[in-house]
Amino acid sequence: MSSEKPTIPAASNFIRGIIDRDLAQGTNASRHWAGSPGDATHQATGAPDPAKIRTRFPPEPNGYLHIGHAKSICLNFGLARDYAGVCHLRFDDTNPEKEEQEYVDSIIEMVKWLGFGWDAFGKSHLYYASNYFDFMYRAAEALINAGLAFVDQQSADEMRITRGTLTEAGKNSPWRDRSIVENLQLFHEMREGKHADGSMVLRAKIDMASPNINMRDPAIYRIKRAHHHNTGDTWCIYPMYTYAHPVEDALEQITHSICTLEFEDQRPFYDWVLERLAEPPTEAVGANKQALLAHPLPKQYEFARLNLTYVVLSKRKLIQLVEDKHVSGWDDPRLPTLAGARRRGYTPEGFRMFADRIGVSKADSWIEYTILEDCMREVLNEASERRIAVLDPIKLVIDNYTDNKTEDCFAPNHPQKPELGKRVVPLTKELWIEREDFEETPPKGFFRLVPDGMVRLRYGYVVKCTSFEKDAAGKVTTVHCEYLPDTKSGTPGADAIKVKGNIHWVSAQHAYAAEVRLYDRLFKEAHPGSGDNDFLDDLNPNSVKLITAQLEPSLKGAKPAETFQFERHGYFVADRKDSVADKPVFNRTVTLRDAWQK
RNA sequence: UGGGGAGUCGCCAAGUUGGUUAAGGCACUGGGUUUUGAUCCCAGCAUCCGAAGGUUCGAGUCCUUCCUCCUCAGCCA
Repeated sequence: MSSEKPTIPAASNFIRGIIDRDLAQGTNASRHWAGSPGDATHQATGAPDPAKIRTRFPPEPNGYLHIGHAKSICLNFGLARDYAGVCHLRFDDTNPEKEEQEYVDSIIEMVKWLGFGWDAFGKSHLYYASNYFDFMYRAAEALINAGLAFVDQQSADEMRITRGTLTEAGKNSPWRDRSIVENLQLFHEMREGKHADGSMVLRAKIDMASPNINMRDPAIYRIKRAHHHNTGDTWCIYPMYTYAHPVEDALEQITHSICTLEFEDQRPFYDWVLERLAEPPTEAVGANKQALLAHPLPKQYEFARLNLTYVVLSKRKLIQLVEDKHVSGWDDPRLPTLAGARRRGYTPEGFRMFADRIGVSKADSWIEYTILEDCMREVLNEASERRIAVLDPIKLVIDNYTDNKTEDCFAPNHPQKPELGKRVVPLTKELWIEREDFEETPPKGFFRLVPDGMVRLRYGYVVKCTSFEKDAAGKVTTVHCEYLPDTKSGTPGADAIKVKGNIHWVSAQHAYAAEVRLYDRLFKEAHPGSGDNDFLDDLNPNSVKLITAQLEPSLKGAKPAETFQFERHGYFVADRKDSVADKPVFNRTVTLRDAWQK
């Protein structure tokens, strides 16, 4: 992207340390870039790569992005941004059975939403692994020619058995010593569709006794007659991730290939593939003497994936939540999917702040969910105008106030930003106030309305409670009070009478009733499904509460996705899907912090 | 039990080639500002770096042993 410096210097982490070192030593300085991905011959025709580093975010388009992906996205795109490099968005679509265009579209949308792009140096860097199938096939032939791969006709079960165990070496496949010619022939037949799915695979020939199971002749191509979202029915054989990924990185001239910890064991094979393909073919092969890939080769680095308390991020569990209808869909505001978070009112800035705040390391860790919430509060506090909403209304009648009188009160749109101006909130004799702002028998430390007590109606007058009414069930329905005429906010002497409590209100005559959804965390346990619990048992039964609130009139015009702070409550967003003109529906994004615990 | 990783304050996380009193953030605790019990501001918060030994004038950083946790046996990614 550009060479602009980040406003706040990014925290040091081990990956930045590696990049700093590489840059200082010129590790990747000799790379050429021909303007598009390609093999050594292709790249050699290009100029020295203008990108100091290349990273990539390589999702498989088989599901929706979630908060864990946001960490990786911020990391990879952030690194590219900070180091005058480029981050490629690459779809790792090597398994047609699971992948769909719908996911591709959704992923593109969410990465953009997070604030990142892949246009740099005059090019778009949006790629598909499936566009490299030709090269991967050619590279596989090269491995066969070099005696480094063979076609195995063992069944999947046989392969599993002969692979050995964690502590015992595996056994060579009986097909391991076929001739190069025969391997080539069979591999071509695989591609031509002459063999059934599962009847054979191409395997790398490495070492069945390797202590690293991933080096025991891993499969690199399988036969799979499936329609591919990008290549259609062109292929009936598809490369495996372990083989495809290093090739993809190399073709794209990736310098730092960053993935999560579980791929550490895979790194030796990643390097094995690249090193073999960077070697010039032996004379026995003839034809092309040029190595397929050129040095310097991409390097893989691993970091710890995100674990968040009160959240599940595993694909399997998310699918279950959606399919079993525990949530309303992939964009349910309670879900940790980015689509859900966006609907909830979480912001891209908040996610980027979160990513910066949690850092990057190799230590397994659990991030407290409140860190994410705090980040959202921090950006929302800055960005959101204040409004008044009474979520659980009871009547407050000012008995000594003139009937039918309407008086203007002035409420600032943002207490720290006077330039945002004020709006008029009408005051009348009958108001709605919050049920929890009145207590007949107040707990210790309560300083809101109590019988005979005084409180300020925010932006209005100080009132004194005179009486209250209850219904048959004993619930308070109406509170009566008298106002003190000389105490109106903004008038001289308004502060003559000091009160500690300050409550919000809306005029019953002017307010309007609207649907508000109070979201809470989806799970009630910090570690859903820990021990031998079913994670579904840890679902929070009160993760959403639909209410009808009394809102100040100006809220009627809220646009979908517009955020507000409802004073003394929290941050709310007009639902991007369900809001209609003049009738927005609000989602609670996150509450305000509350030092007052009862 | 084989291989690969990780263990620094309640939660994260910096700690170059060993060198003054172990960054920072979040949380927490005090105090201040405030017509949101919000925000903001100030202050405090690890004699200690998984444990035990050792090397050294000096170790979170080097060596040895041990402990704990994560991860790998898909023709998934």
